[in-house]
Amino acid sequence: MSTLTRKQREIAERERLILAVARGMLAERGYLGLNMDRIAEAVEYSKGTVYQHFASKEDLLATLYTDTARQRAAMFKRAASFNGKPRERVAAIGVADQLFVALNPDHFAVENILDVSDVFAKVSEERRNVFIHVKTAMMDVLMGIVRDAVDAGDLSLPDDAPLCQPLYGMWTQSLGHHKLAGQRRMPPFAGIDLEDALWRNYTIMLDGYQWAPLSSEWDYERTIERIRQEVFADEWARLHDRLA
Amino acid sequence: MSTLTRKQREIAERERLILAVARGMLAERGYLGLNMDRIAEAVEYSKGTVYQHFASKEDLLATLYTDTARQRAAMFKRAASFNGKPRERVAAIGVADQLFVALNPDHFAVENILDVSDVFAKVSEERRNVFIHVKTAMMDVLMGIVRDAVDAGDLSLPDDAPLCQPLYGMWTQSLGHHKLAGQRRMPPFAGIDLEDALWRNYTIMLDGYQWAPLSSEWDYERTIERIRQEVFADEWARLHDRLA
DNA sequence: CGGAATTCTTGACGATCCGTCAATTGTTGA
DNA sequence: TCAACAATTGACGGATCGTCAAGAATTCCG
Repeated sequence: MSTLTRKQREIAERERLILAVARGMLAERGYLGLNMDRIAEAVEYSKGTVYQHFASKEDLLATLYTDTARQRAAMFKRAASFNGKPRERVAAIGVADQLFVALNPDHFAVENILDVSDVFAKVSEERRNVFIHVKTAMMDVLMGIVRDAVDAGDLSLPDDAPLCQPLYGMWTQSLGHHKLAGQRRMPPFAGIDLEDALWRNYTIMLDGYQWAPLSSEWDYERTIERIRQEVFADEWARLHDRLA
Repeated sequence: MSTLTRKQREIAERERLILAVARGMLAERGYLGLNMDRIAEAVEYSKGTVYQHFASKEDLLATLYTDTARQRAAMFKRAASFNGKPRERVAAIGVADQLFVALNPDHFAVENILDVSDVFAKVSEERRNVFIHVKTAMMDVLMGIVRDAVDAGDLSLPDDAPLCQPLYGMWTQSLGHHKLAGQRRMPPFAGIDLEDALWRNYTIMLDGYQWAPLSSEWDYERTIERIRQEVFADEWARLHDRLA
């Protein structure tokens, strides 16, 4: 039993190794530079053994993605539970997103690859469900904040707008931002601080929604400082370590 | 000479055929279902002949992309020259974008593929320049509108915000929207009208910028109607034909 | 402890696809 | 008509994915 457990640990360890090597290879040489033979060689196991862990290249990529996606979802959840007004909690989500990307710079590149290589068609049912579960869990967290804001009277949506409309505005901006910021070559918007621009646009949009308290009536810089200290002290430190 | 011209026309015609077939194949079977052998078979020429037209698969994909990108840039240019206030011209850009996507539903899917397969590394210098030229031309058009708005006193940017900041907000939203709307499977935001949500968020954001005239002081629905009739009558009709 | 049963590991192999190029077919011009 | 040139072909080499029979290692049990 003890030996079996040792074996199982070895296998788990090897899986981590494969994933780490694959991640590095992907970051360094891109999607086309990533191949199973090279991975097998790098981890010093045969290809067959690698295929013992992952049913296909897409399966491996999907694992790479879900690993960080889970981390992102967890950070979002923690952000949403920040002790403050709903709009402050939205800011916390923004901080979470920013930190997450800084710590996992190639997450969205992997996401792109998954889109392109139509992973859903090749990945096991089970992993597909993890995908959907993580995504919907994140959405629910965000929707919860909007609902709280409406309930608290901080936000009243115009006309017949659905609850998720302001969310859609932030989500799309985030997506677009990550796409632009993650590109190696980037002719448009060269020379401006994209992170800063994103933040300012969030603020202006939420002010446009009249989501109280407005940026003119509240010190959100202070809020962000608090979030970094109270919620993401660990990540904030890790980020600084990495930069140093 | 006449014969030579005929030959040249044949070649040009064949190139169009190849591109059309490739586009259809891409739409139908995705990136992984697109391969040069199959294209050659479908157009009933040998692979060697296909390679006479395109140096590589990436070269073909890049051509597919630049063809529609050029069209998009042209539509943006026409939109920007709409006879109206700067903010109306922004709306015209929105209409242009909406029409363009409706007419070229897989444009952004191709863009994604280009990102992933690192086309810049494999495509000729000349095509690379076309890329950059089209992108920067579009940016210049948009920046021109913002500048006009500032000059006309319709818009004053807060603090030390750069001229392109509102642009960044709209650009990223557009990118994110196209990404979400273009996905086959889409758990989040299912059931809401994404097009409508995008438009409303644009409006709220520009209102947030205090870009005059505000949506409360101007009938932008009327403006959009005018744009469709005056600038994009042709595309509007084509779209309706296709739907019918 | 010893050998059968089970599990793990390997790398050669078939299949697919990209891009090339020598050979073939077609066209032009004298 | 035929030599020179151009266009076309598809077999081929190389790269990569994923498989699987054979061999190695480990566990189980009398």
